[in-house]
Amino acid sequence: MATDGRRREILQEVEELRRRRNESSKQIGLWMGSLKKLEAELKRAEAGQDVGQDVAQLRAQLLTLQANADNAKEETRLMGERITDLDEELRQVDAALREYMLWVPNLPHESVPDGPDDSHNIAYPPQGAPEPHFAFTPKPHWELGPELDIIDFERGVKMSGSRFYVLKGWGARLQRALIQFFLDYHITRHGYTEVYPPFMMRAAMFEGAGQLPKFKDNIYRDAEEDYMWLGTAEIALTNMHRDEILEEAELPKKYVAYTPCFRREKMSAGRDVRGIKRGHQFDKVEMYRFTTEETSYQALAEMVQDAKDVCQALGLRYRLVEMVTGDLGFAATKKYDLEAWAAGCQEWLEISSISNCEAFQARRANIKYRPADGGRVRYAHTLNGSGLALPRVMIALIENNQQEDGSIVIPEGLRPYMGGAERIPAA
RNA sequence: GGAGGGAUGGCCGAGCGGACGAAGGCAACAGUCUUGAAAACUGUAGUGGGCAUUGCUCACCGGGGGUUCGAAUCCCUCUCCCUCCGCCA
Repeated sequence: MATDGRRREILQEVEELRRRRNESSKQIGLWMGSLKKLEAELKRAEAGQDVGQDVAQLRAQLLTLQANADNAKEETRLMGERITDLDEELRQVDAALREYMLWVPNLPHESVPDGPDDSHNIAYPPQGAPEPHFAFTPKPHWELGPELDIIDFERGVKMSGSRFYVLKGWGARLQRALIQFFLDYHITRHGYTEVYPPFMMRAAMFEGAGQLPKFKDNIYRDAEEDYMWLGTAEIALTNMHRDEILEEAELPKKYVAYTPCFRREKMSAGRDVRGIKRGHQFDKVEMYRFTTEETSYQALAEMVQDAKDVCQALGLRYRLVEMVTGDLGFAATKKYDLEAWAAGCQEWLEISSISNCEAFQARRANIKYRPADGGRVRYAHTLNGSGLALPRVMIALIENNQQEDGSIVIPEGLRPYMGGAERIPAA
């Protein structure tokens, strides 16, 4: 790349100039020191004290020294000017280079199957609960919700417009129960540390996580201040260790956070407008890991399992989907989705997305670790995965567990979080 | 929102225009002493970049600009922290 070559040229020249300036500044410093001494001696000599030399000699020395220093100053000043010019050019080149780099997506891992788009993703056989069968026609959640008075679409739209809804009564409680359930599961069984981050943060954090500049249109931001609303907790968790050097011994770091997520969904305009599948605001429990270079793919496999575990515990019917090169997104080197079957809308819904970003985010957010063997500091690898995304899990539960009498059976594991209730009662 | 004070190496803390990448202390690592440990003593120790395969060099004292031959030190600006006042869940 030409820009990079130019950058190196400037760098070398500017450093050489700096070296010379440093040298000559030191010399000037020495001269200035002697000059002061001489002046003092001259003063004393003029006052008639004996300093070993007469006034004329001292004057001559002083003048020579002064001339030397002045010459050197002038010379060095010119160097300084050249340095200032080069610095300016360097700034521009750096900015251009950085701007360019920020738009370069991550490269796929060699194991990622080739394919142009999501239609080529590899879906593995369904796991978990068997496909539910009904003696009646199961309803989609956008019918069940209002009927049971647990989802209120109209009032959501009244207050905030399309793609907003209100959860009420058992609906709101179900979501809250799921959040608790997921967090508890991951911290007690999978060893994650729970994190409650800010929900809005500076633009630089979004750059670090790879959301900016590319996905600017999908982010809500404050009109007056440099705040943006999280589209996912991943952004917060990535930047937890921004500008830090971790010790290898403290890796892997495993975090789990519940946050609401805010997305403009501009690029998906008109898609999935029905129900609660794709809103401008949704809740998610997110898993995140910082690992060494060597262990990130092992960690990816573990995180997939972590997400499967909660699906299993909720009695979902789910399947693993492996993303092809064309559907990896911007930051991931390898990515799996987990999809849950929803019997009402007859759809596989994405409830989790689990990615290894390797050093992509670490480079942007400057996250490093010191190897245990004392070697050079290296970039950490980062991984993120939903564990899980709430609305779609709600859809699957509501639709799959609906009964002929209109009630909805609550999965056993969730009941302690629902006040012991076994069902959401029919209206 | 108003008025002040501050940000220095892993931590504490000095330096406030010239040999400062930065005193001193603590912590860390290695060694001496010891049966072992502690104490004491000695030594090593930051990050990033550029050339060059023992080395040389540049940058970094919250971020960014500037003044100067020369900036941790002076000026501007931004961010953050603290104290007092006001407001507030």
